[in-house]
Amino acid sequence: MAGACVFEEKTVIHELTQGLQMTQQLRLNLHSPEARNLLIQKILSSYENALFVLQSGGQPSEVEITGSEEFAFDRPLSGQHGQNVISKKRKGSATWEDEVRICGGNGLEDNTDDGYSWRKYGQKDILGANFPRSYYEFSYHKEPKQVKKTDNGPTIFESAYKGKHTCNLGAQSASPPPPPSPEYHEPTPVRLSSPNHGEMLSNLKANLSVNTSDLGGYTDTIPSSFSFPSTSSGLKEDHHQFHFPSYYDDELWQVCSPFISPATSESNLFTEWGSSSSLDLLTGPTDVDSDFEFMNSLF
DNA sequence: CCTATTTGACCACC
DNA sequence: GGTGGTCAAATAGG
Repeated sequence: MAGACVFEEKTVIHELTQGLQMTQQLRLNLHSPEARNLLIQKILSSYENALFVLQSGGQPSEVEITGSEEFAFDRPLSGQHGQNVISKKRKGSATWEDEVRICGGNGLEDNTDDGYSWRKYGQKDILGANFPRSYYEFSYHKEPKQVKKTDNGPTIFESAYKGKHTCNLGAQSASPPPPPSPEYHEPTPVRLSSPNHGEMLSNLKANLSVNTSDLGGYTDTIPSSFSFPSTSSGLKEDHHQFHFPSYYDDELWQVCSPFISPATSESNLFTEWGSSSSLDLLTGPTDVDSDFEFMNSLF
């Protein structure tokens, strides 16, 4: 797709711009150790993201799904209307590799529109679920990955990545936009933490619950009272759907997992919630609150 | 006119 | 047979 290039360019610009903004904020927050750490993380993430985009040279299509081969078959290259009907099948266990439960609260900041292009290709009422499940996929790269969104509640939705989630490095993919349905007040997609953070956060169970899926995916639940900075989301057009080769992805995931989430919406959210430093600062619910406030104050 | 969303139906897996 | 995932025609919106 030609759009990929533009998309990349925007992303790089956005990341750099963000880095610049963070730097400026850092200057203003030098007195605060917490702010310092957080901002530094953000800055690094932004620049890393930019570098990755540039380095990847816009070869998103390269990505191949290591996670589930069948996925490739499921989505014939012929496109959406392709007649290759090899598919329509859910081969065996087309497992959703990473699962992310996102809970944004009462529709707090409505920055649900992460700027990514999610295409909804289906909706289904799920047995036992109070809300229908929506199925989304990236508009830009259908083959590589899909996201399944599940709404189990008005304030919760899950993003499950099928195959290898290839959007990383802060570029993390976004959670699908909230369904338009009224009963569905979609909260802003929230970033999740890595498994390690899951442990750290376990102490915060009262407020946060973390479930780790077998495949390394994880599910976090954030209290509806939870709110994240709407912030920087001024730059929404940054599409972070970068697709790196799977091997790349794995490594990155290993190295950056503390900062990366498979389903982040904006890099902003990612850097904020995915940032280990921000989480490292957390020592308890109280601190969480203060930290959130702190972060909010930053933006 | 093009693109995205909706929605019913189809199909495979359990 | 039930259920979940996907397809694709119809529809809406820009």
